Amino acid sequence: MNQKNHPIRLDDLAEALHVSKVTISKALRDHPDISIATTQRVKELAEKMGYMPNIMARTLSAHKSRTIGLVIPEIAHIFFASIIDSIYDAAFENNYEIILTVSQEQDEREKKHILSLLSMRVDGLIVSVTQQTNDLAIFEKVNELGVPLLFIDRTPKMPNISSITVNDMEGAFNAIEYGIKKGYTRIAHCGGYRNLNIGRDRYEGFMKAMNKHSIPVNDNWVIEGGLREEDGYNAFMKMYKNDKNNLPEYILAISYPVALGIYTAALEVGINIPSDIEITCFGLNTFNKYAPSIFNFVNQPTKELGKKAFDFMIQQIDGTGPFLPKNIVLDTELIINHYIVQKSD
Amino acid sequence: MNQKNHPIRLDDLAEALHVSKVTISKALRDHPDISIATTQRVKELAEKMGYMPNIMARTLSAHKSRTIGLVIPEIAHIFFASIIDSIYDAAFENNYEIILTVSQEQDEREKKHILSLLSMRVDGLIVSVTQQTNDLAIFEKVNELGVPLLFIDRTPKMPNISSITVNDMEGAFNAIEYGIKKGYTRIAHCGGYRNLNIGRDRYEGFMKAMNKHSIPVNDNWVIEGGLREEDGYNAFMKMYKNDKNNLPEYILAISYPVALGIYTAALEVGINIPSDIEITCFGLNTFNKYAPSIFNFVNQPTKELGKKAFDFMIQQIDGTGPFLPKNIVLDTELIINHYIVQKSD
DNA sequence: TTGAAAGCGCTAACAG
DNA sequence: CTGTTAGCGCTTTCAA
Repeated sequence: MNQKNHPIRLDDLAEALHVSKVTISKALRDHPDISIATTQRVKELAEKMGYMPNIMARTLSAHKSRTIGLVIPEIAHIFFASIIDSIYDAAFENNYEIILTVSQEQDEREKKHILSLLSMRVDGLIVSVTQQTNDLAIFEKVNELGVPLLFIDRTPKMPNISSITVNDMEGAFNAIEYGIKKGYTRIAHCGGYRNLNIGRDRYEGFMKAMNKHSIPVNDNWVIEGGLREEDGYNAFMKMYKNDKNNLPEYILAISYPVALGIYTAALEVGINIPSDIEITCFGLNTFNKYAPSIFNFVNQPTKELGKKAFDFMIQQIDGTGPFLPKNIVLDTELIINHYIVQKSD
Repeated sequence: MNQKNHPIRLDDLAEALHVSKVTISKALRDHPDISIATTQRVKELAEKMGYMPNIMARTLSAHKSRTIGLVIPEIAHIFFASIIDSIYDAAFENNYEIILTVSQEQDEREKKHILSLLSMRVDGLIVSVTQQTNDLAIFEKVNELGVPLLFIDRTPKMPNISSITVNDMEGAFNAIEYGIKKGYTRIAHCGGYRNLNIGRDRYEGFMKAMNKHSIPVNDNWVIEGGLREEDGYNAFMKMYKNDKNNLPEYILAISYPVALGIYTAALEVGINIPSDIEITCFGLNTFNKYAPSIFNFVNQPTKELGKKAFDFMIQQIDGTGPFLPKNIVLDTELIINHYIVQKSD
């Protein structure tokens, strides 16, 4: 037996031990049916022969894959990368496998990926939708099939689906209010596209703070755009070209890359960050812990989000969680850069 | 039929069309056995009823999963994220699924992930090893099972396995030589840890260029460290504290984040980047296409690497590629920032 | 051109 | 405590 190029099967172990393959199967899974002695022997042999269960076969017959599908718009983005990291962490600890797919912000891909994941019979689906996702039919299909579904961060309007999001509105509000209290009145918002909840909510938080303190909003300083460095660059240049003698003194940027792009553009035209313009951006406070940065941060709890997402999904799968859809909202934290405070106070 | 909560099967389609499920199965795969008319009808119905093949069942009987396993040390790192992105891209176009696992730089996890992927019967395995991977037994096992294996970027010493890597040595050499030719003599290297090939190769490239042009190496300016922003910050501060009146005029940084950290530290002590110190970093030239940056880049061909990795893997799987192990080395490209050139020339 | 039978490797249900 | 039987949904012979 034990042919080369032919993975060991239950049958091989059964034959070697002169028992049936059912005994082997049960022993390997610590089924109470089997005596401790037998279980022991089976496990030892399995180890020795390098047995690897065939997940395909197991899934086919057990209707459980211990696999969770993940659909993310983009991976080369620290925010998502960090969330993914923590989901993987949690999955690893719980002996689950994650199948990650990347939609590249294209709803067509998103749909195809979801179909693939369903085809692979994942036990559950965690999705962060693309910027263009409008057609919710596919999610309804997931729902109908009884596959647990959870939206994270970006969530379309769907009543019966659970979600875990970040309180972007409050994050933006706090960031702006901080600036106002510091005495700034010329305030800009380089935000995301508003067809998505994160862009919308942050814009709303911005407006709310401005209105609350009766600070006039300069429409030229409210810019809709993407999340990349080049978007920040373009946003600043737009403001600069519009009126180079009237620039904001405080900017809320949608992401760290956008803040960097703003910085680069400012440098190019001879404006200094942070002494001429103070910037707060949404992002992760990793570096900031060790050293001052030139920006303030609206810290997003990505690790917590990932962990919560996984735990919630497991509860859904195991049926131990509540049946009612739940919408969890995580708080952000405003991290002020003391270097900036010293310089500009 | 078409019960709720019960995905459509071949049998369901067969019954509806009054043919056997074999016919359906073949038609769906464009098998020449089946007439065009029938194929047409089958596909239409499948589409209409929302048929999704059960990949588990298919794999079990066909011994092909159209799935490739990927093992990566870390995901929240633009270099890997970008490679992963392009592998996903290629996979998507070829109707392959990628199962990505993250080893978090731990060889224990790496091993467990590989076993999982083998259990899932992936058709091939693409691996970038952790910083601590020493035991190659698991890779030998993969080899024995006849599962195609490919190392990317980080590769252990294994004679019979193919690999695709980046020519880091040459990249560092070119970056340093560029600086030397520009007239710099006070040159620093904020590199990675040298137990890994990338840290070692880049250090080697640095030294080679310095020696070739007989530029003295200041040991205080050759710093080993990590890839993060904080590492750059610390590296600069170390040089600064060592002798604040004698600082390099040109720095080669191991990553974009490290360059940013250097920038922040310099700013803090009143030194201007890029006018006082010019920096070249390893990284990706994405933003640079749209706007000037404050750094030069040793551009790493991540997209190309990912694409090549996937294509090579497919060839292995299909048996159309060469049987001999191949070691592909991709060149880097030095991208000089014209903004810097203008300012400091 | 189509279909019946067998089997992929595993687990669940039920006997012994 | 152990084993027999049946079946998960699909594909691959091989016969019609």
